[in-house]
Amino acid sequence: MTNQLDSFFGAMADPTRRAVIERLASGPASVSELHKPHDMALPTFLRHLKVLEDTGIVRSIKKGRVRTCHIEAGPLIEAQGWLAWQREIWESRLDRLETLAHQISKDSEGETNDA
Amino acid sequence: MTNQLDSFFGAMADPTRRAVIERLASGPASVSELHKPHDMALPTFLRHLKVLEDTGIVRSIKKGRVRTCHIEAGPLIEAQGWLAWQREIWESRLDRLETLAHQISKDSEGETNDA
DNA sequence: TCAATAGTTAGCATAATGACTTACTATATT
DNA sequence: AATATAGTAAGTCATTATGCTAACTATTGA
Repeated sequence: MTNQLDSFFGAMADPTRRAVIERLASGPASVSELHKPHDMALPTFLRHLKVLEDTGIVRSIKKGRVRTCHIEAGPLIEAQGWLAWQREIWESRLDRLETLAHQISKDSEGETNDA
Repeated sequence: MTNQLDSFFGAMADPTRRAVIERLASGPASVSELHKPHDMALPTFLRHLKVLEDTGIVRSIKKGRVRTCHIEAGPLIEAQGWLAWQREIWESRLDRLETLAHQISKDSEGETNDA
């Protein structure tokens, strides 16, 4: 993966990792606490956690034998911004698109819609 | 990939596909138009497009030999909503987190921060 | 009708992802 | 000191993703 958004979206594309985010949004937790609800070997889960850390979405500190994880909001905000931006552009074109949709439905008797 | 968000985030995790979205946000385009700026074989590009269509982010209609693609805003809005929701939860905990951060930095002389 | 254009299908190679087990280290607890 | 707990590391394996080339179909234009 190349840039910031690549790795962020990649990280969010997995339900386990999204669940971790959802959990951490309401406060920090240890690795075992985070792991508990997931029916999956610990090492496997750790790699999901590593993906989140590598992307900068999650930070952690280890105290004694316990590692405590928490969310870092930056990437989240950035991604939300990108989506908002796209949507803004798209919405500013709504009228033109509607015109075009008319055009299309008028012109195309016998168009296909499938892949 | 299992649910709506999985496939959406998965689709957005690729720079080529995000570029297509960025292009389509400002108006519909044919397959060749979309392909042009990407240094990649057409069949390869078509598969990216298929990912976007399968996810419901892009729709298309074929008229004659030309397939015209356009954006479907639904998934975009949904994902933005999910991010906003997480952020909201997180932000409502800011005070508590700061308290906790104090706690941690007070308690931990000799913690590690690495993976 | 013949050639060019637009897109599609099929098949293959390689890399990345996600899961597992086994074995290990470091820190509490008793 | 011995045991339990919390987390890591290493290595394997199956599946999915991403890229390619070659060959093919359907439309349009000369």
